[in-house]
Amino acid sequence: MSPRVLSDSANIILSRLTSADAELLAPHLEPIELPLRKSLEQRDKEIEHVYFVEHGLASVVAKSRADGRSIEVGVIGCEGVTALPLILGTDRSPHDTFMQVAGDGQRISADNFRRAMAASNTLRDRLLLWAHVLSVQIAQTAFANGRSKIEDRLARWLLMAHDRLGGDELALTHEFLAVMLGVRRPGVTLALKLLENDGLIVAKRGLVTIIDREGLIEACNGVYGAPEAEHRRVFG
Amino acid sequence: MSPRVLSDSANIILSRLTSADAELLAPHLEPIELPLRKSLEQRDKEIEHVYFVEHGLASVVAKSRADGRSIEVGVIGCEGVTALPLILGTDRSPHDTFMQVAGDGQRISADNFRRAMAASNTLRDRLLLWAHVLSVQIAQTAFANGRSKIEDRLARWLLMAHDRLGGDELALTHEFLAVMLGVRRPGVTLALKLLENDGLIVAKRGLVTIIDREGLIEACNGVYGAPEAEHRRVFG
DNA sequence: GCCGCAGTGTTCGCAAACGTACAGACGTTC
DNA sequence: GAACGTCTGTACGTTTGCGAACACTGCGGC
Repeated sequence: MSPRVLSDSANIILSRLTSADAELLAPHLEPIELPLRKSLEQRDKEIEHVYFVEHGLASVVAKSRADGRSIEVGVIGCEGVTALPLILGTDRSPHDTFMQVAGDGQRISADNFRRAMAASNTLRDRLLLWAHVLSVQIAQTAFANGRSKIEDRLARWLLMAHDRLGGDELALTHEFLAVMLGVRRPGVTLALKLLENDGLIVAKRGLVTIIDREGLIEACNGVYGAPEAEHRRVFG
Repeated sequence: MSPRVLSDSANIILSRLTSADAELLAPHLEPIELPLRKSLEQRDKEIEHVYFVEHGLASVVAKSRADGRSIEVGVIGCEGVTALPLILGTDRSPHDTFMQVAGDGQRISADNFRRAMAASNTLRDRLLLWAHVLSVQIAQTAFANGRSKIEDRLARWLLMAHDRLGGDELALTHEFLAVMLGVRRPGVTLALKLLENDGLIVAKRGLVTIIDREGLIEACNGVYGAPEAEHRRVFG
């Protein structure tokens, strides 16, 4: 992939690199399909590749060591990149990362990624700012999980997916949403119905359509927005 | 403060600096008392100082913009340092940080901190690893808030406080714990009683005494440990 | 020794979410 | 067009936690 093409990438980080940084990364980037459920990182295992998502959605998921309970702590789409631990100087984390909505992107090996970061301050600084934004998102997830009811958290999740995927139609099953939010599947069915009754979405089998984005933001009761504002602030 | 004295600091990051890094920071460090409720960072305001906590406990708290709801997303004690945003290259965040248990520490101005980070790769790398550990802790908080009941989360919080404060006696009121966990005050009273009935703690007016640390870890049902393991792994 | 207040224990009814189960609806496959 | 698997709607009873209120209890100050 030539550096010139990077500026056309759907991935915001890639598309806004300085030309020097683009030249640094481009020779090592490899286009890759990202099917549903593809594992991008496994907990406590060395991270092999860093993924710049162009289409689709990846989830960072925390899991209990005691039992099988798990919950999503962060989502990554075309606005970011996986492998937060690598950016911060270590090679693994206790979390899993996998594709939640199928798509594609560019990937680079961990070694080449590390070399590129070491070679360019502007690249590293840019990636650190992304780390900041993601950590704010994780903190907001902690807030939402502790203080909001299912309906609010569902609205927040739909908005975050909407931000990262082109179009108003999201191919999602109740079951998958339940896993992401860490709640019962019928709880999702009920919450979707409430949002639908308010005219904010239309839910069909395996498909949620966003009708009223502004209304959804209100439905979140203040639990949506902080990480998004932070992203705009630091990246402009 | 001379560099030599830093190696005796109760703050783990300060005490383990290379001698070169200690010389870099020491001239700018200023000892400071950290009374209860002292604000270390305010949301959306420029961070003025970076605090290396030596005794006591600081909380990072997220707050809803809509209403007044708030919840703790991370705790920082003698094992770390405040100002995650500065480490990651920005000057503010949407969170508040303040002292939750009174103590003391060393502080340095944001400007001097930035200069020191720019001047020393080893210092910056060390701080980035701390950022990784804190982000894992925040993710674990998201997990706990979403999947655990009050009793489990309370046990986790007590263990985290125990890790960071010398001694088994923690001066804490139910009210304060309720704010940290984002739950009702009587919910804390009840949960403390349950832990006390199991012989894990003794609760007196404004004082919680840890009796059976191992038992408390079990009482967490798997929600304690990941960030702590990560801290040991990256810092040894 | 009394007052006053912060801190704690306990209660009520109610809302939210749980685990489980089962029936219907859709859509693909044969 | 029948069969099957997936997805969705709905229904139990139960648990957890909420909001609000009120009484009690240490403990320091006067």
